[in-house]
Amino acid sequence: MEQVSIVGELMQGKELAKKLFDHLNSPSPSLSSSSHESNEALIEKILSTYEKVLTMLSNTNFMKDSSHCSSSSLANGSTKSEVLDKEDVAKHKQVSKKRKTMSMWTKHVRVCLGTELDGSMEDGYSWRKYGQKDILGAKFPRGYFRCTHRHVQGCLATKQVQKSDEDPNVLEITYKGRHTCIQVSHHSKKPNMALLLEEQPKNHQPTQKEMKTEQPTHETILTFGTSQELEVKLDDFDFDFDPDTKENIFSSLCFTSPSIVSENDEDNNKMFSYIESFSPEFISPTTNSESNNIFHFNDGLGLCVQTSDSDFSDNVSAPTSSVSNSSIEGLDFHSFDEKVDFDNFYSINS
DNA sequence: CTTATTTGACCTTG
DNA sequence: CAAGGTCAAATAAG
Repeated sequence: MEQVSIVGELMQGKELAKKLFDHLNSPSPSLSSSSHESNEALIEKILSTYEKVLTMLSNTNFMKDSSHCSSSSLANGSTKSEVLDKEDVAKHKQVSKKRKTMSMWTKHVRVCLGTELDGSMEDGYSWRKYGQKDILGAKFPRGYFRCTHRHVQGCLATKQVQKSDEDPNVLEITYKGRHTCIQVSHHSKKPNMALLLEEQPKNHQPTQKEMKTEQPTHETILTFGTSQELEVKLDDFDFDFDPDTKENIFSSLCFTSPSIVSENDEDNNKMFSYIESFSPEFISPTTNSESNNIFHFNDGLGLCVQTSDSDFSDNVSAPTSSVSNSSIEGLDFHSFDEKVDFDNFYSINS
């Protein structure tokens, strides 16, 4: 089912490797820092490609095992991602009668924290906590976060973070809404999301903030991988296609961290305007035969978009087909990916 | 000082 | 009405 995209990824990776090879072999005596930069970018892209392919391959293996979250895995801190069983998604959708009060998409992420509870969970965005609520039947309170730039940039993205009942090391994160903001690149300024939640169950004194051992920017991205496992389930992707709401949904799909700051602001701006112009096309109604989009994060580098049939539009009913040959996955996203460095995109500072 | 978090009150939804 | 979600004043942190 994913063979097409896997092959595409591999071919893309091959091309990138070839480019890198050419770069390395080209006898450019004036090896400026810029060319060095692009080599790094190439390497990152190649790694990202590997991640995507591995993710896709593991998807096909793990599709049936959505609760797979053992702490025994990956003590070295690398990240592993998996997608929830699509049947779960379908089930959920059957039960929940779609409330379409507003156009939004939500996405569930389950994060298994590593033993090292520095908890430097990062998703590339800066959040501000605006509430916390005890949830009926849940041991742990739910934290409500909104984008820090809500007022400055009108970004309406929010997320809810709650510790799992079964495993306190698991954070269940629900993202709602799309980021329309431009994130700045200084992670060290960001609040530690994991510490914003009460460490203890109800009736216990919250442990006061432990020492934050935030890493400098680059490490912070990688510590996204300290979570031993990460599950992502895009739960609802129902947006209408009226001009008001279809803006820039793609920005929500960018979960990579702003790791690389290009010295060239002009490039960044060009990049950004390119994305801006591209985004509406990206979500054009021509792709509306898919609804459930499943994303993978891997070390903040890889992002895999996977689509499946569902009730994306009301005239699509049976979520049975496992074939996903959307233009998003197969063509648009990849060509997009090839042209745009997400990390640079994120590093744009307004 | 500015900015973020906490937390009870208030609002919304089913 | 209850549960979940948000607001906003008080407070804490930097």
